[in-house]
Amino acid sequence: MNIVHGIQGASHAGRHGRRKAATRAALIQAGQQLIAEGRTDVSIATITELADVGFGSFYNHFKTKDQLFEAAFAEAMESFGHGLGRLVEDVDDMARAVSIGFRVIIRVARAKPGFASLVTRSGSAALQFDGALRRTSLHCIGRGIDSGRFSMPGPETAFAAIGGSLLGVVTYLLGDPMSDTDELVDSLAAGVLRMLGLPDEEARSIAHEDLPEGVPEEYR
Amino acid sequence: MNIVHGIQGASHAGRHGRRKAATRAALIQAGQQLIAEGRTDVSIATITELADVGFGSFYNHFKTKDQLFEAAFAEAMESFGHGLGRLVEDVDDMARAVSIGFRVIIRVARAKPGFASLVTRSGSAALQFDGALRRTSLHCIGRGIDSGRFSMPGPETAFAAIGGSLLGVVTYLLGDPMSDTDELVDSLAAGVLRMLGLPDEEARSIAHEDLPEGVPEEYR
DNA sequence: ATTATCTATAGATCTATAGATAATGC
DNA sequence: ATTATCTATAGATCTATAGATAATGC
Repeated sequence: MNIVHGIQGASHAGRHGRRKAATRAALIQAGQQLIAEGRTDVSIATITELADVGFGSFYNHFKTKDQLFEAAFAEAMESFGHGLGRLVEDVDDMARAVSIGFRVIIRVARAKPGFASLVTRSGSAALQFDGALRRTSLHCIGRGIDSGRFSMPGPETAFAAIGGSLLGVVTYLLGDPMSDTDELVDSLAAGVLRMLGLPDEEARSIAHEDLPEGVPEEYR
Repeated sequence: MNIVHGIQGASHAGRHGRRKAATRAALIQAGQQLIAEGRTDVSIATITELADVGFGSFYNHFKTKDQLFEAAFAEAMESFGHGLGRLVEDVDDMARAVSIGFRVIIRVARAKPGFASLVTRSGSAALQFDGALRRTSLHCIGRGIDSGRFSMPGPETAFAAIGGSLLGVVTYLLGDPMSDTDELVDSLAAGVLRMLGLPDEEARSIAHEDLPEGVPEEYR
């Protein structure tokens, strides 16, 4: 299960470097799979078997299990966050940016249940993780508040509320994977825009617009 | 740290029964504390030491660590859920019921960070836990939808979105405990009511009403 | 006599490391 | 010569249980 994107820190010059990066990537991916399955209590031997590397190799890259799981979580979050950032970077209306982000994240979660489960299983860690996703979100929400389009107490709490509801909805859909959820998700996105302070009619209209070009076909 | 309420399954007749219940309660409470601290990877010996009972006693009550942690989580959720159910049971307007639930839960979370952390650390489990809290919430939201007061796709998704945002806000407040959050929380409750479909003005008004009699002084 | 806790421990499991093996770089 | 992986294992740690101890019930 290669979650979200390909190998991260690859392309060190030379075969040595590449081999090392490949081993590390295999460990990271095994870690991501185990987090997604809620099996972070397994032995290091189980991890290296899943990664299909020698037992001792683990210690070439990580000192402890916790260190591996932390890196595995962080890398999944970062590659996802950067992808999403690219997607909304030239959307000028912050209501549209939030709506697109919300709808795309849930579509990705449905298409990649392994990644979705990694995030929901990590509990509140996804909301606290200080990376691209959080920065982009705070920036968008902050701009919306400053422009007067959103009426919320502050970007941090708005992010907590919106991000939390996103996690809640993803959790729900993971547990009950129905065939067609696009209409449902758009309604929920409208709800989020209303929460941010948009009038019902405008919220519904924006939440049902077509998704922009940058979104990969499979999530449209 | 006795989370939320007192000993659960006590009051078995006879000293034997009471002693047994006390040992079980000590283990459960140790489990709750460890979940709250994110230390569920400790040894059984660590658990029994924290509970101040003999090592072997663990096996008189639970077969595995997982079984203890599951029971510890479930008991905390249930006693909390019942308390909240009593609080809103004779509120007739579902918008008010949701608003009260939201505001009280966050106040309790701030007053009892141990319990709050147990919930947020458990990730999505709190939203999926099939107990009193979930049943009461679904019932209230469902009535609100049926009466036309709420416009959401369905009670389950609305619960997922609201419950998730609640978790998100609790997580945020745990990480950044400011002195006075009542005004902030009321604003967020208004946001939730808007999400459910209430007009901004009415949402704000309801979210700022005094909390009802049943709420313990310390959460008013 | 029954029930529950407690201590002690055999056996299983896991971690961390040492040293061998294999591949690349110069 | 250097770098990384891999295998093997000593020592640490953990689990599950057996049997002793203590308290209650009849």
